[in-house]
Amino acid sequence: MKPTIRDVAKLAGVSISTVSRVMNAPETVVPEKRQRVQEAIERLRYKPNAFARGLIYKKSDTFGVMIPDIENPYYAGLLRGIQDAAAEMNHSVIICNTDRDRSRMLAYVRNLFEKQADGIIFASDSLHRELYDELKRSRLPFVLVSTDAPEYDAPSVDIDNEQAACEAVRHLIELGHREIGMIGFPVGNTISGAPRLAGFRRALAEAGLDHCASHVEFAAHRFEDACEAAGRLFVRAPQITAVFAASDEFAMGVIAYARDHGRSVPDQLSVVGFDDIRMARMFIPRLTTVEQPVYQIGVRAVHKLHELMVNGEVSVLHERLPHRLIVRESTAGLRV
Amino acid sequence: MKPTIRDVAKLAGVSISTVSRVMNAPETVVPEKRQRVQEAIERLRYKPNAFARGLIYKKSDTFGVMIPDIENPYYAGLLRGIQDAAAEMNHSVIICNTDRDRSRMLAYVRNLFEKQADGIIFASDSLHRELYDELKRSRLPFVLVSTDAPEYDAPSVDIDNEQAACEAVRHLIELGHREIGMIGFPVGNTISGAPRLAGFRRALAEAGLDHCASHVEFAAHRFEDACEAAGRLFVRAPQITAVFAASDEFAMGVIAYARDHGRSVPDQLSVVGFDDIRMARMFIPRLTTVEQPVYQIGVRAVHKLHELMVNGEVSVLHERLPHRLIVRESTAGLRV
DNA sequence: AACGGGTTTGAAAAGCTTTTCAGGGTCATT
DNA sequence: AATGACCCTGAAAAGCTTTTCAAACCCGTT
Repeated sequence: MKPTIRDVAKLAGVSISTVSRVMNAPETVVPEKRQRVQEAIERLRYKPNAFARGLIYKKSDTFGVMIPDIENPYYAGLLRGIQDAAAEMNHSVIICNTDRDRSRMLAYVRNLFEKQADGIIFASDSLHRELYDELKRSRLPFVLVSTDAPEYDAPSVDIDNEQAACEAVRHLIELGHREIGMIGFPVGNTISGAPRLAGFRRALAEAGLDHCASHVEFAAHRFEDACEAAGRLFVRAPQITAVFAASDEFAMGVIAYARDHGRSVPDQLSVVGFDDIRMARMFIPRLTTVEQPVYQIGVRAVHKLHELMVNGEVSVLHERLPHRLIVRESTAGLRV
Repeated sequence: MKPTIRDVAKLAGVSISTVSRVMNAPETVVPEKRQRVQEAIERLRYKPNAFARGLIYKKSDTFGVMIPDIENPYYAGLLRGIQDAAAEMNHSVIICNTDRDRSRMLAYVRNLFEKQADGIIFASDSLHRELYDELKRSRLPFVLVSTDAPEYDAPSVDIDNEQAACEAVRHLIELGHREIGMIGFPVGNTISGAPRLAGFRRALAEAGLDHCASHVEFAAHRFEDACEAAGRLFVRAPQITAVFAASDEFAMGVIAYARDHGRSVPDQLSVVGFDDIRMARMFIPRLTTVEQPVYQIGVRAVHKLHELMVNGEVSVLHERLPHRLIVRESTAGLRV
């Protein structure tokens, strides 16, 4: 059996109160006893029971992270930032892979609530009404990541997706491209769907290329979906010379499809991705893409959550971290 | 404040014992009261406090997963299997990213112990003495994944790394290659280092190619390391026409290096990887590699841990799941 | 020597649930 | 009508820690 504070007390020949004090306010007990107690703790390898503590302090030093898909490198990077920041402050993180399944999300929230998690970080899924209500009812502090949902006034950390998308497309335009397509996330379903599409349109409008605004196909989330979407896009608008992909994985899908159909990148087709996942550097050709400070986003999310837990409120509600266009090898000037 | 069982009891006009019974053995309370209690529970959205329960049942329905690097797609896949299996049985998983840092691992184990985790899944890191002792002392059930450490008699789930490596190299030999190199994990540091190297050597010996046994370079873990290692390998043995890489990420590193130095894959160099991470299908060229049933490994690990928690022992100590060579585009017959 | 102040200590309560135990009630049987 | 058997219910204990409160002690002062 695990030793309890009683065992320590007995071994040291003091009361349990004294043992407790040695751990929480050592200066209030005389050095001699303090020493004895500390030795007993060491000898028994005593560690206070988190359940009993939780009962008193009403917190578990644990929070949950809900993400759609751990295998997606973007979330993996996020998770890493989150985990590091959490470990830094001695908190544990419980991971909840939602697969974008609503009932699963709901179940996770209830479970986290029951397990007395101190808070929730909610990443990238669309926050539907029912879930939002459950979250509110549970009174669990939560912050949104890569999920700006202005209709709910929940704290969030993100980049400026519209602006970033706009810059990516501008890059293509500056290279001389005039027939540009996009592979986007489905707008209703995924949060970054709408703003990235808006950024695409804005860049087009600025350059007077509105005729391209309909050169858009949507893909669920994975590489394979993007390949198919690329196929549809090339049927719909065979003349395009450049594609803005809403994620690096999509960009790879487009490039793979293009290669399989005899169009080489970047010579005959320029492709710009989004996220700068680690793979973007490893892919051939190396991907031109928009870098998100994904690790930092994770760290900030934890700090924000912590702020929320401690103060009950947060100084800046919606936080936006800087992004950056990184030009590598998958885009090139238009050859006429 | 969160409602407690007391609030429910008061609202329903019964004692707390009755409320508890309604939740844990409903048939022992008369239907009329049962109904009233259930209504009260609904109304207050009462959920029993996990701390109090934990104090009684002495378990948290939570376990920890220690992995070296979430961003490594191999571990992400593993984690997904683990998480799904855990959710299936209503358990939570706490994630611990070790970065292969010994003191961090030790700290995680202590933390998990203190938080009353029910068990630990330990993946891929080398299990050094100190950690093993801590684990044993903590009495926490644990299972090893991709970490066969025969010197400790701990339950494990893995594939047959040596055999798999051997088959990968045989594939190269069957394609006609006679000058074969390898990029491996450092042997002491990483667990899959030694067996994969042994498999490489065995295949060479079988084919009478022992002169290749020294065509080996080691890389830490990442793509960039593999690029450098590839550079060293080509200096050491410029004549090689094929490379066995101990991971898909290494394979990509080799291919990237080769391409940057004017050797195209697979025409002038065949490369076989290991793991079949999702990216292996997306890379150009698509990677020939050894598939590990990574999701299944995660699932089995959870089941094994559960078995261990419930029975205190496990029916088969070391479990080996099947692997499979997948031939794609990064290997080709030798042109003379 | 007695008193007062401060320090140190232990007993007990609180936090929330489950479970044991005993008491109260109901019904049937004699 | 009394007894017994059985069902249902509530009080209380247990699980482990922290914290409050009061008692005990020490020292110095008058």
